[in-house]
Amino acid sequence: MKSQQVLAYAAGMAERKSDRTRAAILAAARERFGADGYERATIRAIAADAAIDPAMVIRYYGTKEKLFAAAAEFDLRLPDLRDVPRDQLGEELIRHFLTRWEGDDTLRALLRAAMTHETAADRMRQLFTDQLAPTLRELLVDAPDVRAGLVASQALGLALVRYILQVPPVAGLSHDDAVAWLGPTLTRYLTAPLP
Amino acid sequence: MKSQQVLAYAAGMAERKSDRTRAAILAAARERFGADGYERATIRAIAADAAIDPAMVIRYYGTKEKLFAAAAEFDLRLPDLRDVPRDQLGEELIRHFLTRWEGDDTLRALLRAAMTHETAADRMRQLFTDQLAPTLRELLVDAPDVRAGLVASQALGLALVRYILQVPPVAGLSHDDAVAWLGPTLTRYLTAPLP
DNA sequence: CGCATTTATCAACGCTTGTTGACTTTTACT
DNA sequence: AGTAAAAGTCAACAAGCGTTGATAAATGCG
Repeated sequence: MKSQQVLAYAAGMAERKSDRTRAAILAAARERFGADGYERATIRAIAADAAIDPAMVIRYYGTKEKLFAAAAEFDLRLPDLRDVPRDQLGEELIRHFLTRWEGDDTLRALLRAAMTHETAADRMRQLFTDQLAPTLRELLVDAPDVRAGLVASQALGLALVRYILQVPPVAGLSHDDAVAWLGPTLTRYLTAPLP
Repeated sequence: MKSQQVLAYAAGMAERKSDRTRAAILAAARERFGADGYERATIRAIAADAAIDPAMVIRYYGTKEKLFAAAAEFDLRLPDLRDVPRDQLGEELIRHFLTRWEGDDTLRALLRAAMTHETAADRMRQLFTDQLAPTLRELLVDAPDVRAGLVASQALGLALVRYILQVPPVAGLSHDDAVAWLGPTLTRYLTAPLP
């Protein structure tokens, strides 16, 4: 064991020289994947953004596919909804999504890439299967997965129109207005009786 | 003027030999763009689908970009909504979208390509600006464009989750169930007082 | 210092892409 | 039949891609 590692371990932070470049690569990758999608985001461009050699990207992440897998790790960080009044579930959710999405390129990268890349689409489905659906399952009794799917459709539709297509009237909506419009929709999907 | 053209003109149909291949290319292009997105849909693959030489594709459409532009022509064919009762506007709209989308690859092609290709994103915005928004503007008095944008967000979100990501609970929804769930949402977006 | 390990550089590879131009076959009219 | 136009074929190009391996520089320890 190298002494640097020992010191780092003692100090509570395992910081190597390479960790900074790893992080730089990952940040550049998220940005590029988010802006250009999977195929147009070239390793060469990502490397240029991180001000390093393209070969380094491969050296650290093995392959473009694995780099994307690392860059597309995303946690919705859903809040605890058990104490939220039933008629405010939608508002709470949509407000959370809005703040979670902005300031993090990851979801945009995932969404863009999911259109053309099967791995990304799988990740997106996992987001639904492993995070959204289980959380909502704790709150709902009948058909929780259908309700979760409906919530996803409106939430992702908003992300699509607002961040990707940037259709003016929706892209320009304030958080409060978006919550006021979409909140009741999600609440109804979660609480209305089955058709 | 060639006699074939004269005859064709007299018969009311200008059918050349090339028209069939043109159409075959366009159909194959829509299918491939819809399945793979813009960059992964190669001209070679499209040509193979149409059982034709790749050079023919260029000969007929000039460039991949122009081929896409031709393949992405799409008419929503929105019905006349002026006679529909206000509280059924959403149901009518969502049912129309569902039937319009299925059996035509064009919208899927547009949606997939719009994520990574600026031309496609422009087309998508034009769909909104030139077709959806004007139609709804005839029916609504206050903030018609915002309402149209909200309708688009839910409609496209449904297409995304159902046709592209294919999240099981939503992909498996019957038309009637989808209409029952989403109809009231769109109706509210169109008729509810501003927040 | 000397040396081993980590980190970075460079040029090149094999492959696929869109696109082109020269050429041959088919078509349809005089 | 002869011929000019249309339709189709073929091989090749330049460029860009992900990826590799040999090699150089930097780093930190004894």
